[in-house]
Amino acid sequence: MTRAAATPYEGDGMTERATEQDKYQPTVIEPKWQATWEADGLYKTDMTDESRPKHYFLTMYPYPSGNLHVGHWYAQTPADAAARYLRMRGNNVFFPMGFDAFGLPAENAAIKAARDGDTSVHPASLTRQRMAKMTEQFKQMGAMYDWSRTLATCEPEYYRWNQWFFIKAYERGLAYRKESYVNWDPVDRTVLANEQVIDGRGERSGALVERRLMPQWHFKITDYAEELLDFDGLDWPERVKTMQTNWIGRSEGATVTFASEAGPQLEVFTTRPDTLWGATFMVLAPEHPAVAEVTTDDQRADVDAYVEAAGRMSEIDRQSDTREKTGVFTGGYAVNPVNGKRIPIWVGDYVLVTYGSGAIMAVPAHDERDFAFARKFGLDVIPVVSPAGSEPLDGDSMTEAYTGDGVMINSGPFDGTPTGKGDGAGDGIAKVVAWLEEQGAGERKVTYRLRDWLISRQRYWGTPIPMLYCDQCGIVPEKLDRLPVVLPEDVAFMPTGDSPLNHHESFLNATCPECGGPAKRETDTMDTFMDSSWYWFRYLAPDLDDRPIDETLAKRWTPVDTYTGGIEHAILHLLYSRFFTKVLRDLGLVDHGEPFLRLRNQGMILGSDGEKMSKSRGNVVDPDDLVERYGADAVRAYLMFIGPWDQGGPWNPKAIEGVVRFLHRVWSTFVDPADSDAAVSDEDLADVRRSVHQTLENVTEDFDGFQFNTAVAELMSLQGVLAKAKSKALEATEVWQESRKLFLLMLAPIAPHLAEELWFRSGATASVHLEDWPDVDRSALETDSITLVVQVNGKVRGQVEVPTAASQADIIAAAKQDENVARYLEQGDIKREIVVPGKLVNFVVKA
RNA sequence: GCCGGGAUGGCGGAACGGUAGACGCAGUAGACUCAAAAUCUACCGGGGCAACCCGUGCGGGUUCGAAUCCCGCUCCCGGCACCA
Repeated sequence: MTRAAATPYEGDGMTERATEQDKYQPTVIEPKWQATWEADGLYKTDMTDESRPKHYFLTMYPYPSGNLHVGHWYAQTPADAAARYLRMRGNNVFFPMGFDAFGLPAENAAIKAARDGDTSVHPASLTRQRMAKMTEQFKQMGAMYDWSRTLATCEPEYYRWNQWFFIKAYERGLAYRKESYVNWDPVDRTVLANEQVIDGRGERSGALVERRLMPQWHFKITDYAEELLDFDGLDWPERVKTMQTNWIGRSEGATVTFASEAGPQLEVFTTRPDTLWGATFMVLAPEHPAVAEVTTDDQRADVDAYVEAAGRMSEIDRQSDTREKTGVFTGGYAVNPVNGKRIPIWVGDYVLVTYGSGAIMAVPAHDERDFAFARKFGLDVIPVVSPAGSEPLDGDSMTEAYTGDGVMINSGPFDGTPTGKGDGAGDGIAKVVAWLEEQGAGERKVTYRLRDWLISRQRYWGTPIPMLYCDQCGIVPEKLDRLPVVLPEDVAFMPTGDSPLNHHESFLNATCPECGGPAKRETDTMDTFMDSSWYWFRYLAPDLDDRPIDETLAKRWTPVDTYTGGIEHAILHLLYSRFFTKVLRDLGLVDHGEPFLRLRNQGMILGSDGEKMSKSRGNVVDPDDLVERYGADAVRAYLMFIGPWDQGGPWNPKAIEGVVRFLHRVWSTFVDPADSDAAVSDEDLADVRRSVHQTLENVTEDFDGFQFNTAVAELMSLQGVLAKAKSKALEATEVWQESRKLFLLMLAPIAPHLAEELWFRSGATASVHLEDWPDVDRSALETDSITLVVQVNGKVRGQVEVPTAASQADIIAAAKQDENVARYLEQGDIKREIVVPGKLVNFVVKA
């Protein structure tokens, strides 16, 4: 394949013609190469090619907001450079792109329009328009996306498989409907998963969430809590692993059953079974099911009022840690199973119904929260742990709980036993747990903070949950062969925001898959994180219409080798995806349980004022403008150059011009004829080669480590070296040919259009993007002589040039010759001589 | 409070325990120009005429040698947090 490489002529005078034609004009060459690459199918991955190792390189797909912003460019173009590098390294790289197309913003736009009396806006058409626009914008990045395999999650061809998985999970007991306290976002009018509530507010709307008791669909992610804590074999940032570990929140301890005098058995979870003998009261969460039963008649009014008040309180108020403890006595008593002691049962909202069993045994002497509660309400404080080597505690006079280890006291058979988990001095906990199990009073238990994934959303623009409610058969899943349950598009949006599905008769009224009688469809849709929990499998075969995943391609291409995206998904999307992959594994659909082997996060690009870009701040930078002004290559290179990719940083409108200047200099270095008549010596040639191969070595390392900023800096330096060395004589040499070739190969992942243009201009007949990454020629790095730093007592006092092969003795001798060094050596006796090969000499001198 | 990450010129940032500040921005001077822009060249942490001295958040330590390793702090960012 041969192509014309000349840029179109646009001037009209002879002088202008000569200069204009040879200028770097990104706006001319970039569309040209994009069209050529597309026509040639240059980035279409041959999924069956087994001659090279495969590499699945995935970037998080975007929500179709309507416009690409700089953040998209920052997420995508350095990732594209890394993918291109991996391709040049001999991998068969698959680099797809698609759209996370369901979600609230499009639906909210339709509702807002409906409020204004405009009923023509529909999330489906809006989303499709936006995807078309963004696809065109994506193509201007010059990224190597394989557009032959793409997807949009809002299409029935995609979401029918969400429904299919949902039913499979339901059949396995992994999807269930349960009435529970959920987070209701009053602005977005839907429930939210715990993961979507930040500081008591809806992640999207910012509204204070309310607690509501509602029947909702859940996925049983808690079944996988233990497995999700295992990151073995994953090359992921420590930060993300820590965040997920914190979120899952594993606690080891024991459950202990307390009998209440009113009847119900009250189970508590404790991480300190070694303090059981110090339990002086119990506290139930206000929502605990046994509250009414243990409450005595004379306390009932108080308890009811307290429970009702707690229910009205917002989550954020209730969880505030500055609040004083509140509670009320139920009048009921329980019996501590280890010592038969009668203890009062209280209700207090510092106990959460969602954690453990919603009830605690309170050991005020050794727990800060229980201590505060006991002091406020005048409850007993009985120390059962004595700090090693100090006076025993006194329950009446202590001013704070003692939470450290020590020796068990007042603890019946365990008096004298050192407390602890077994990793320190004592293992009282293990001993007590063993004893509890023996007595049948309790057992070892691991509790997690992680809650089941609440997947129902009371919204229209999402995957319909494929369940029906039949008067005869109860809750029934749709038959797999009747999928998809199509989301009707002929709907009217309510100004109230109420889901149109609630009012769509032909959707609502269906036949029961079991008995054929009338049944009502579930009108809740799925959380859009369902869509993104398996989409990378679907990219492999997006058109497959009889099953969700092509198992042959999945076996070869998954797990994803490299996944990149923002840190904001550290918990939500990444945890759900790990969970879902394990479910797919257990359903027998895939052969692995971890979706993403290597994870890298990019940071956030801020406005030039250092604040988050937003229209209201007026600090938004529009990538379309930048591309028009500087070219896509310049935007790419600048975003890579700005600093470490995982750090992000403010946009600097002046600094991008430095990168633009660099690209222009690259152009002129390889296009403009040399004007120097200087002769070229063998030494000059060796110097040029050394610079080129040294740069290659460094840039290779940079790409391996996702250090795009230093890769660009290296190329800037090399351009400077080449421009300085350039002469008519040098241009005639093979060294120059090689230098240009290697430079363009290294530039290709960063500035793919410019590299391609210069590649063809230098006589190539096939794309630079089909080339292999070059090897470093070690012999080019060798030198005859080397400059060493000479230190005296660790301070630099001179430099010395020695033959590369010089012996230590020769080096030391040469170093002593340096005039300045000699002055310092005279000030004392040389105690030590240290030679670091290739680096330095250090003399230790003492007077 | 617990966990993780960070602090280097005017700014963004470089630096396997071995010349701190690569590369870029900004700045200064010069060349080109009638002039400016663009471009090119040189300089560009602080102090000092200089030799040198000081300098990587703070205080110690290890080492021939520390931005880098260890101990103790300060501040900043992120996660978790009345989670029993």
